[in-house]
Amino acid sequence: MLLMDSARRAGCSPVCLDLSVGLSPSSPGSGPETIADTERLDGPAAGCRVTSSLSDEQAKTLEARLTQVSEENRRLTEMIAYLYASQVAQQSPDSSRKRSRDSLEPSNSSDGNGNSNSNGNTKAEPGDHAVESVLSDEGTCRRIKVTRVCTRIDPADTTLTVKDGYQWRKYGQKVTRDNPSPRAYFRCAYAPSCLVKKKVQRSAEDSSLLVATYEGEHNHPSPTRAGELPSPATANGPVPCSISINSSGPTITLDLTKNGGGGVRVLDAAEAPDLKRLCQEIASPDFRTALVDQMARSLTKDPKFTDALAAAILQQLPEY
DNA sequence: CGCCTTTGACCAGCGC
DNA sequence: GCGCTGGTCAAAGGCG
Repeated sequence: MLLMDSARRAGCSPVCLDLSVGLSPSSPGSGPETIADTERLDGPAAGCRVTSSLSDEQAKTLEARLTQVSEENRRLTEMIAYLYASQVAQQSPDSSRKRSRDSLEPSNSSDGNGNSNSNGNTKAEPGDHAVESVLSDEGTCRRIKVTRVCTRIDPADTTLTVKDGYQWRKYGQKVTRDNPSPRAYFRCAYAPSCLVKKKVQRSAEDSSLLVATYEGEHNHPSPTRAGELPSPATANGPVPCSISINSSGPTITLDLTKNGGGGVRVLDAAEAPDLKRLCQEIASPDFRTALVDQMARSLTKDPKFTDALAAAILQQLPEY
């Protein structure tokens, strides 16, 4: 989302990018459930192949560039979260004290669950994709990674399931104020040893878009990544990369994951005759330069960021 | 019978 | 203090 926003503001093109890094939002077995009219491009160690009309070299270049940009995005969000949390912790030592269900979150866990607090710093704002937050919990630092993944589904599908290769147990469902469709709450099936949670809700704007918010990081491999066949109810195989075309507008959603193998899904490709051109534009050095420029500019313009940066620097300075 | 989902109740944070 | 809201619990029921 950061990439998407930056690209838009950089004036490169009205292309929306949603990069999903580190998760496998969909899987080979989930095609019909998560994506309509999917063109599958499988192959051994295929990495990311964008379309059949792109050469392997172009695809590899695109993959490399996207991976690089995603990594930069990840590092920046991580840094911002760390700096912001440091400042919050300094300003209000009690602010991190929040309601928690301690039965499921031992305080010494390195990836406790992502209960949101009043500061909202564990919640990904709309438009964010991956936000890592750091909560200070009585002296111990707890990193909570909040990741947002968008998946296109059949609008008639009401199951609220996101196939990501992990097994989940649903523990609640709520109708929220800002969205007519209910929000489903899932806990990793390996709980309590794994405290990852996810919330799944249809987008309020586009009911065919399923938004999954992951809180925390798995401390175990994906069952499907370990070679198991996907469970029909809760999991399916990982697809490291996917590209979806938002039919409601000139929006491209890229779902990238780090695990190797798999391929790229081109969604509703018939609706995107300019896909190749767009992909080339995304992969171009100009785009990347503009993106980095825009990211830097956005960060330095944000007084919160500069304040947090100053506070962090001050913390690092020796006291005289 | 065991696992999973559903769903109403409950709890805690927050604003007024 | 009260109401609203999001998040969680846990009993009940379904399903293989």
